[in-house]
Amino acid sequence: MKKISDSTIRRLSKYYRTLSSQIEKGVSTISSNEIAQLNSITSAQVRKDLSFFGTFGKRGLGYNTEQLKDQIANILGLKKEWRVGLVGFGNIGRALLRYDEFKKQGFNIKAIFDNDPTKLGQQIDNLKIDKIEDACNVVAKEK
Amino acid sequence: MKKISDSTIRRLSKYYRTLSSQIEKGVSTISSNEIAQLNSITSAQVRKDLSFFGTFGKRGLGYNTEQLKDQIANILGLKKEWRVGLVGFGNIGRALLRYDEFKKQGFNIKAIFDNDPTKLGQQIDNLKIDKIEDACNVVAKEK
DNA sequence: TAGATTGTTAATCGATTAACAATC
DNA sequence: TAGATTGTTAATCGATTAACAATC
Repeated sequence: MKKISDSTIRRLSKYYRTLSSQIEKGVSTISSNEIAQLNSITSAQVRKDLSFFGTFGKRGLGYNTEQLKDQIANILGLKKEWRVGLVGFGNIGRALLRYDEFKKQGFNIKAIFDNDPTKLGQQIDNLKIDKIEDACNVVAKEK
Repeated sequence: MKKISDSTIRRLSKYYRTLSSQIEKGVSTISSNEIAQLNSITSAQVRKDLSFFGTFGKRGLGYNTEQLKDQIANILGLKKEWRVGLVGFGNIGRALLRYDEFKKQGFNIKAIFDNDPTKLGQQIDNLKIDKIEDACNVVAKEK
């Protein structure tokens, strides 16, 4: 498989948001040129980016917004469940653990790490706080 | 002034971290090749990136770590004080407001915005929570 | 069919790298 | 001076864009 550049992936994620918002507005069909204008780039760029992954449009018509959004979600792995580790359990870490949007997007926090010895071993939601040094081992075990 | 690419800026910020950690280890001089290896890139890339902003090294010797770190800090605007607005005052927003590292890095939160009507007008640390719709106006007034 | 827009090739542009004279 | 490494030019590589045949 040919190497896909970072820039392409980043743009794909922008197209995804564009499609989401157009779908909310009730738009069911969109051209590469419309997507391009909404992202201040060229339509050739949009078509090129998509072409790395397949052919999703209809010549003369453009793209079905729902379908294209769905296909980009697949490309970006947005449908998968991800088991993730949280590193740092201070105020921000705690807030992130409670941030439901992650769960909704398929990111499930399955481990917590911190370097404060007084926090080690503490139990939160079935999770025990681990030493940061252990992070690599824990992740390796999951592979 | 010639346009500097995003990639260059992103790398500069990596060099900055590399220098910080080398300085901590007591390293006082570094070559473009050493910086490159620590960042998995070529030495030509490092020298090219720096060359957009001036000449910082000594031929035959390399770069003084302290000096180069300082000069990159200037390039990246790390010495400036920044007045910033916080958008969203839920759990994460609250944690970010209390995160001292921002203040230390020169980012001073001077306004808070949220879209929850029950939060509007609340007073936190001398700051009144504003409507998100007002964010652009508030920022514009600062310019 | 005529008009529109895709998917893709070829041309262009910009970023990375190799090479080397300058010089510490 | 000899060795090392910079700063910069020129060559290479890869990403963006223009152009257009295919086709809805």
